[in-house]
Amino acid sequence: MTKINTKPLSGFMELKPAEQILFDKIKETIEKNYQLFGFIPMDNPLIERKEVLFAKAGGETETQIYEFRKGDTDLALRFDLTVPLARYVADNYGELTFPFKRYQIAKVYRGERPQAGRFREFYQADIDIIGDETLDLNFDSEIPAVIVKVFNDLGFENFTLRINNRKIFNGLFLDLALEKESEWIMQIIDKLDRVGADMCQEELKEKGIHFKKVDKIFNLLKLKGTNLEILENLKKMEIENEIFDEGVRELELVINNLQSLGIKEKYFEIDLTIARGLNYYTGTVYETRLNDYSEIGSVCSGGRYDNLASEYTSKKLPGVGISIGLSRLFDQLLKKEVIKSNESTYTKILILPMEKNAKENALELVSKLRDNNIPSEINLNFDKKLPKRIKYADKLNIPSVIFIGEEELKKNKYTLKNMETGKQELVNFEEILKKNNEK
RNA sequence: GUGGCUAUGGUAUAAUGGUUAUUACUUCGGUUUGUGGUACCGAAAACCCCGGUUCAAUUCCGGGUAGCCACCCCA
Repeated sequence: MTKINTKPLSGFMELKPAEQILFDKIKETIEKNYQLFGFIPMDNPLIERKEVLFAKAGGETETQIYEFRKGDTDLALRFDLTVPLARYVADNYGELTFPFKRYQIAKVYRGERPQAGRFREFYQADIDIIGDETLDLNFDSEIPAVIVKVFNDLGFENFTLRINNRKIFNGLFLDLALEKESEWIMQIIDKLDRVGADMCQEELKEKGIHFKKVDKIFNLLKLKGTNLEILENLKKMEIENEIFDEGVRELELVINNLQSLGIKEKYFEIDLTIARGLNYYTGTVYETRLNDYSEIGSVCSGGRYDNLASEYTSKKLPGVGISIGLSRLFDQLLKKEVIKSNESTYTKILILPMEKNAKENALELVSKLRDNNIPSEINLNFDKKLPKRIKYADKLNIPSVIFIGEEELKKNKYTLKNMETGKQELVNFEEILKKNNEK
């Protein structure tokens, strides 16, 4: 027999049971908060028609899309949740209530080389707000508010949601007559954090950008201080461009709203260096980092787009959204031991009938426990010896075991054992419920 | 797409051009048929594939494949 490789493919994450429980808890926390802010769940197929995905992809992303053929249909796996959302909204336009606020926590696929914190199959936890023809700018401050709440609920204190507005740079580039070069200049600026300002400036000059223009760009990038100070300084800059002014006004409004919402200042800041590669963002952009683990990179980013579904409908559908890189976040936090998996099962009580004649009684008990919403299991492995059967509870960290044998049947009671302390006592059903509630 | 590194039981590892390939964890059985975690005894379980050099290759060389890491890009 030839040996079959039983490892999952590289870039595809598989978790151990205790890790999976932890992952699901994080996912649930995110989901609850999304619902708290009025987002509606949505699910749609992993597989789309190739033409649907490629209509919107372009450039780098196209090379990363998994494609295949079934019969004579060209298919592809979704590489994000935004494009399928666009298709969905276009398709169901008549039946949706706008602004349409939807959340989706689901897997996406990217055929690229995996590496640390980089997957081919991974979860994204998206929220988007889609408007019909228009979407008020005020919605742009809703997004950071949700994210701050989510991260707080996940137990993070030291994170920063960085906010910028693409119109600021677009306006600046128009002012400098560099709009054609804007795309690759932004790519260089995006590296600022890693390579430093000097290197970036050198590179731009080498590539033929006049030093006066480079200076002007970096005067803007170098703006430091509180959010309000940065806004004031932006207004003072000598840049004559309407789009630039609009960007500054938009950024100011978003920042003001966040303050009104009572979001703590430490959680968000204006960062003029964040550019975001994806070119469909047109206004506000977000990027979130955990400051203690900045090497992870962005764990959550998004922004405003003018027209979500222009490829699929003639309706104008502006939107704003963000995506938490759930798999990346989880993987890195687990590796760095920020979070630990300790629960191996949801089961709280294992019922262990010791002889076969206790079976009926045990089955009744397990039903009653479940009726009282206590996650319970029954172990009917009579052909195994008792120590083996108890070991099951030990391995899975089940906190309590109930023994039922001759003695218990005679007295019409149960032996409840606390697996942590090793203590056990003879109790009735009511006492089991009471003990369980105490924990 | 480009580059660097690695490949030994299920996991993590050691050694070796030559007889039975080390150790730990895990798993299974037992010491202990109404009680788990600790201890002791025992069992199962591995040299990625193809070719070359050699009397002899898990070991050296070449290729393949897979994995890890970095760049690019991104969550």
